[in-house]
Amino acid sequence: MKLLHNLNPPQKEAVQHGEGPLLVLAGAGSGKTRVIVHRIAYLIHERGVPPWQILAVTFTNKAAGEMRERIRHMLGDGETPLVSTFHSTCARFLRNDIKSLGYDPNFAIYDDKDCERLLKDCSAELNLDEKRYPVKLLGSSIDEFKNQGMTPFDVPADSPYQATLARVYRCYQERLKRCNAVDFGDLLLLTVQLFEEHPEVLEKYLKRYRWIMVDEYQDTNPVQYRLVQLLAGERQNLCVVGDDDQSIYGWRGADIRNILEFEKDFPGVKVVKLEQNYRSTKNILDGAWHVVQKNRGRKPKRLWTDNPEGESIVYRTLPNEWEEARLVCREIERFLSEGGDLSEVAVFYRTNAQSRVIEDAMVAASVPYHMVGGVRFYARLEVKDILAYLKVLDNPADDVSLKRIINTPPRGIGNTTVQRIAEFANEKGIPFHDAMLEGAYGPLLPAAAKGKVAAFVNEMEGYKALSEKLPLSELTAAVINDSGYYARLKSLPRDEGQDRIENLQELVTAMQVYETGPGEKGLADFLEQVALVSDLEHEGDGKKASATLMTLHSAKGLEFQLVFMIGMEEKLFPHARALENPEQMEEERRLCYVGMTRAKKRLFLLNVRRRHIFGQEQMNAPARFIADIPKELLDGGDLWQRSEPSRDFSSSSSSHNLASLFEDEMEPEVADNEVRMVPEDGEDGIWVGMKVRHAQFGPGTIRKIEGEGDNQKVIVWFNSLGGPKKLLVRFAGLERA
DNA sequence: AATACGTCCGTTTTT
DNA sequence: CGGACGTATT
Repeated sequence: MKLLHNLNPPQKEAVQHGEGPLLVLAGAGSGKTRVIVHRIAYLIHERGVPPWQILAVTFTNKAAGEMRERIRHMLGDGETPLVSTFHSTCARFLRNDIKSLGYDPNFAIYDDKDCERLLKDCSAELNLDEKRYPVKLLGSSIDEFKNQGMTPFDVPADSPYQATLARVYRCYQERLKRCNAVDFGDLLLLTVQLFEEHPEVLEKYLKRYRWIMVDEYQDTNPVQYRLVQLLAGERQNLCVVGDDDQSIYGWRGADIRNILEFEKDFPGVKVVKLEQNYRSTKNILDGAWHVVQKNRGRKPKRLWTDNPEGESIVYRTLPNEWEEARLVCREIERFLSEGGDLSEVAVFYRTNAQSRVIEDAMVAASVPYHMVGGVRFYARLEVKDILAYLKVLDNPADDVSLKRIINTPPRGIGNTTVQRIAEFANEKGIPFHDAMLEGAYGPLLPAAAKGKVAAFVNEMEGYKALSEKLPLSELTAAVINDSGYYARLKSLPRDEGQDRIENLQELVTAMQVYETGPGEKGLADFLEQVALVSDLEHEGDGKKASATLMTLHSAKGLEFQLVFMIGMEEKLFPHARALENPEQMEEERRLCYVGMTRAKKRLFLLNVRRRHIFGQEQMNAPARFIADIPKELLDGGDLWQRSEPSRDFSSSSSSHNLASLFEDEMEPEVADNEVRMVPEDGEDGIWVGMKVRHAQFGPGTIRKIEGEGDNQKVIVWFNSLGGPKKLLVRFAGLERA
């Protein structure tokens, strides 16, 4: 067994640690996952621990997936330990034992949107002013309570406002239960409640899972902390791995003290520090350290590496976000031409909204890419609609899903009817579904409405019967067709309907894939996967290389040779909402550190002078983090940079005496987009950089020329639009300006 | 009851 | 700017 081969001394120490608590402080790129994987293998092979006694908990599905993969690689195909996220782990426990808390084991898992709908009902029931208590705020407050481990009865009524929140929380919780549904927070909180109120249940799990590992421990919030404590039991065979510098989930209730004070909470803990970085060049590692080092609330430490110094970190300022995106594409192409691999390329941004421009540019430049997170597939309107049918079949008490589909597609069951049923349900404290049956068969509704509701009930019973005969994918196809949903999409204008039809086809395909895969194949399991695994696994993604687009938050734990961090501007990153709060600012700083330390070889930090946000132009100063990186590590750190310095022989923009990086007053150089352009060789008549005039859009500059003859297209940057436009030369009627 | 406009509002970050 | 939602219109 080569279990200890290729491990450095502290890594070995962590791997070989036996019983009792173990804290591994693992810096970025220090081989943290490696340690966990090796440790698991070590326990199994050297200590004779049966795999099923080991539970490894992560935060994201991605991390869990990767860890599972590496464990399987190491252990072969035999029995493997349970590796899963906090939420999946809890869902699994609850499916087994939630009866003790008065729910059915087939409970639904609600996403944010579902929860909001429920909250709206509560808000109405309590006659709350939607202005003073926006549903969104209610939702986040309740989420925060749950993260803190508080039930409705734990909320202190120390102000009328708090008292109201507590009332909403209680109402909401009651409704969830009536729907036989839980939200994300419940998965954790109910599990803790289950364990605390039913020790015999906890005992069962303690007996089974004797070795607990927790990855990214710095991101645990109070409920998760409590859960870990409970699962560790008296044995305390608990190994947690984390890095306080990478704590980036404070907004989700994560308490950095959980890791800083681990030694207090678990006396006798063995502490191992992994301080050698195997991932990045010296320059990158140093630059990142200089950024994070400014934080007060951190354990002082500095990683080191044997890796070469490497290239400078590149800093560039572009005129606008389209240019920023184009620079990214150009640099990717250069990287590829040097023999680089596209799957080693990533673009990170602070907010999801930034992805769009990058996507457009990548499509234009034919750079294959895939996005992590973003608009989740299962959150799409049409997908949610169809899933709602399935959810109701699985759990008829699911009010939110039922109300969603009762008139989707339109069946002539209007708001009045729905309201009447809902009222009846509330009076009796029964699920909407039961009230609906009353509507269909009892005296509740006028004859016309009654008939329509009865027809719907009938329709659903038909699906129910089908669900017992057909595999999931076929059942779903039947629902899509028989409900009239498909016909309705067909009747929509093409640009609206086509995408949605394709999404539904993709949904059915995902089910087919799921059915041929290993493990359980029921509807309930599929729905759970949908709820907890946000991403649709695109089968092709593994095969054909593509660049990765994602938020900085989802980047944690990953690594790439070439990394772009875009939008490095004050108010965006660091985000505007962190500007006044020192603690949040420290978190932004850590986020920057996380992003930078993902890069193995080459790192770009980009920002723009003018960015369009909410359709408005905004000018922000460069992110303060840039200034924290020593100039000798940075290429371009001492100047406002033009987009293509090497090609810019026109000096008009560089002749400005450039203000200090931190001056809030930004230099507005409206026309600088024009001077940068350089004529490329040859075409007669038009060339890149040529100034033109369009009848409608006014003056602009040709950015790119594509195609030949009648099909020749140009991309022109118009001043009036502040952005590019693609035109067919044949029709555009461009004049030379 | 269903559609067609109009308005308001928003963006952190994720399970 | 664009999506979500509410109101006006038929």
